[in-house]
Amino acid sequence: MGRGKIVIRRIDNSTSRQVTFSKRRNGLLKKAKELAILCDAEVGVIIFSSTAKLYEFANTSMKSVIDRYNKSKEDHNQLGNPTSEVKFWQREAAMLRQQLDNLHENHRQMMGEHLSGLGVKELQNLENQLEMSLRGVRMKKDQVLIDEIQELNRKGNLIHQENVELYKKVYGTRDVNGANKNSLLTNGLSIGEDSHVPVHLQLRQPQQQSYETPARARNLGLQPH
Amino acid sequence: MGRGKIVIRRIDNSTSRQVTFSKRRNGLLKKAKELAILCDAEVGVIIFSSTAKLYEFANTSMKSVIDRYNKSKEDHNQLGNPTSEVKFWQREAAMLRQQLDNLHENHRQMMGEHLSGLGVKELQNLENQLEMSLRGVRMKKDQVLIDEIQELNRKGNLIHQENVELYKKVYGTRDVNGANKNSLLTNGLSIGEDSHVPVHLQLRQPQQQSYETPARARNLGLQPH
DNA sequence: ACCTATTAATAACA
DNA sequence: TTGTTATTAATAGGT
Repeated sequence: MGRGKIVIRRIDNSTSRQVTFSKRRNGLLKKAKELAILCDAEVGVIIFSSTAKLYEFANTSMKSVIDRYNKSKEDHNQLGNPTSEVKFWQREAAMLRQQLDNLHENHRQMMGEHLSGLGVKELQNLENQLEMSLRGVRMKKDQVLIDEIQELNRKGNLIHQENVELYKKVYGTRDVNGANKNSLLTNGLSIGEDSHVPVHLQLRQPQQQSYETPARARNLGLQPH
Repeated sequence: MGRGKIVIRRIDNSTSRQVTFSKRRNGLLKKAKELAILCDAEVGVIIFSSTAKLYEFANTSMKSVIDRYNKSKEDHNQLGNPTSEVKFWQREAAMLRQQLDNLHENHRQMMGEHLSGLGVKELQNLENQLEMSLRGVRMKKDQVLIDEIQELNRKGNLIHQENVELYKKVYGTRDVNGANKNSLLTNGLSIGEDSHVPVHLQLRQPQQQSYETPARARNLGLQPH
């Protein structure tokens, strides 16, 4: 209910999260008050922000609510009354089973199965969710590949330097740069200047890509990590 | 946010109250969940219906929330730390002052003063509120008058009966009904049949009325209660 | 904090 | 209780 629809998941941007917290906190407290008044109920709300600040509401008093809550919970498991205990666990099991079923159905739908009961809107939502998931997965995968390539470049550079040192020991210091243009040390590996290449990976997301390990990196024959 | 606007006050109709409770309870619990997820907060909500049924939500666990709440409250009055205690009471005083000011302003507006800052909508709301209050007050006053009249009628009947008995003792049983048509006992007081008259009071609300004590009742000279 | 286009909640009704 | 729909209320994104 704002300028755009949002998905209920942790807000990454810290500022937005703070602002949303402030607004929705007030909204929740207001709703709690209204429920208490309209329906003559006893309501208690406790909120700890991510910065550990406390916000609360209770139409009577928080002590009263908590005491009543504890009492209610005690009564629920009337010791010496096996019947009510059985009922308690039956309800618990039924609730868990319900949650499990819901999750299972949801999972199937995210797997592209059991879609017959859904309307266009639900399908659109599902599609959007899947697209978002896909974007997230691709971004993560790209990042992993980028990191891997950078690591390989780093190791390649080390080996290159090492080989330069070895070359000096074998042939002395004369004509190091000139005489070895075709040696195994520089066969197409433009180390250092090449570190911007991975950026391309991030810019070509929409198309399906194989993302197989780039030949140059693969051919270095190093084990990642 | 429904087919019509409502005022936040206890819903009199029991069925509506039940339905509204059910819906708003779900709404509150949903909002609590969303706040917890979106803003990474720890939230606990406890609701007792007017029929003492318990409903709750806690993204972590209610025990965790309540423990943290108690801890937080303890910490707040760090004994031996006069500074924080001073701050606590300053905040408390500021909050009370704020509430007082708000109420004061509201009161003035309900008294028809300090209206310059209000828009048409606010004035309309104020007008509606005042009309509703007025209706309530009138209804209550009518009820009081009705009760008073009924009480007077009751006492009048008792006195009438008493006087009939006294009359019998003085004049015997002969011609009790015929000879006393003009005695002080029946001077216009149609006791018993008169109890439906107060209904008229309820039907003429919109017009301004003096509602002075009806002459017949006043002239009986009895003290109410 | 304030503003509004939008979405979400929900009052009334079935 | 559940579902539907017309409206109001909450609020996301911006300023």
